[in-house]
Amino acid sequence: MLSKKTKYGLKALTFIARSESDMPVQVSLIAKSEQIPPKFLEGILLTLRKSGILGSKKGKHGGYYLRHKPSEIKMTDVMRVLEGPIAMVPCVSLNYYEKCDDCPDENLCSVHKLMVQVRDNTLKVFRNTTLADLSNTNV
Amino acid sequence: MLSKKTKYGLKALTFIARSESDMPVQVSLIAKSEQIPPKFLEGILLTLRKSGILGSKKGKHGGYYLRHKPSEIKMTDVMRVLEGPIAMVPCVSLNYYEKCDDCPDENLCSVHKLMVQVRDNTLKVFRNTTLADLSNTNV
DNA sequence: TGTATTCCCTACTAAATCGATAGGGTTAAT
DNA sequence: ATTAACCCTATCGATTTAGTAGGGAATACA
Repeated sequence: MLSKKTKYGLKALTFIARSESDMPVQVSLIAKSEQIPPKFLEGILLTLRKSGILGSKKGKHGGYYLRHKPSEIKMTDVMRVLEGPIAMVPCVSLNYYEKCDDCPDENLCSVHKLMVQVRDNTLKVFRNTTLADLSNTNV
Repeated sequence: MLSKKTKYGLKALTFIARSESDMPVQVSLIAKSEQIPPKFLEGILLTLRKSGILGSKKGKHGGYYLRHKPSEIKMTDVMRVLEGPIAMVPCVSLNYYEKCDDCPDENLCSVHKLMVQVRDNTLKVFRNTTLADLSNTNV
């Protein structure tokens, strides 16, 4: 299941990408527009900022803004920040690899074989999709 | 993340498919061979039996057996029984569809668009894979 | 300089899920 | 009758998830 965190995060990023002006967008506005609990969203955007996807400005007229053009923000990066590993099992993860306790030989493991395929296909989607695709922005 | 339940279930099915004889295979044997907690595995095989994928025989020399040839057991079915919906969000699920509370229009939802693609690709893998592929059985 | 606004950060909590165990009931072979 | 096996329900501890609380720090602007 996709976590609410990821879902809200994607919606927020889309919202920011669609906002016309160059002004930073406030948490409160996004929360209201997208029906997201404000305090919860605050934490999510904080995570996205720490990962370098968003920038922020404090104080009056502050808010969050994209650090790159929507077309340069890949879903692989966003998903890894929000949802964690893309693979369904650690022994198949590119970025968070971990050996299984059971399983003497990965190459003989039926689960491994199947999950590699799922990972590759999911990765293909995330690699070919940017925030511009999500937000219908052409930039 | 793939649940242990699914992982164990897939390993158990593979084990049964690979077992040469036509005799039912006992939980205890699978548990020992695949390093799975026996009681936990018991519940999993029960689920697979209730769903019609496995059959069982009680009493001495009892155990579990496949109800169909490995090449006829599709991963779509197995995964739905063990892991639940294949889609990452209910609003994208074919078999367990549910509308989102937020989200006035699905067709405009950026998350929806992305998750449809992931679902389609995952589904493609599961539809094209059978237990025969997992177990290297040619039947 | 003061004040409102906005992000920043930590801690906490309720509920759900997961992984696993316990313990007995039922059926079938010998 | 005994034993081997599945059948079924309940329970439990740990972890994760979704969300809340509350105060701190920076900035705009009067």
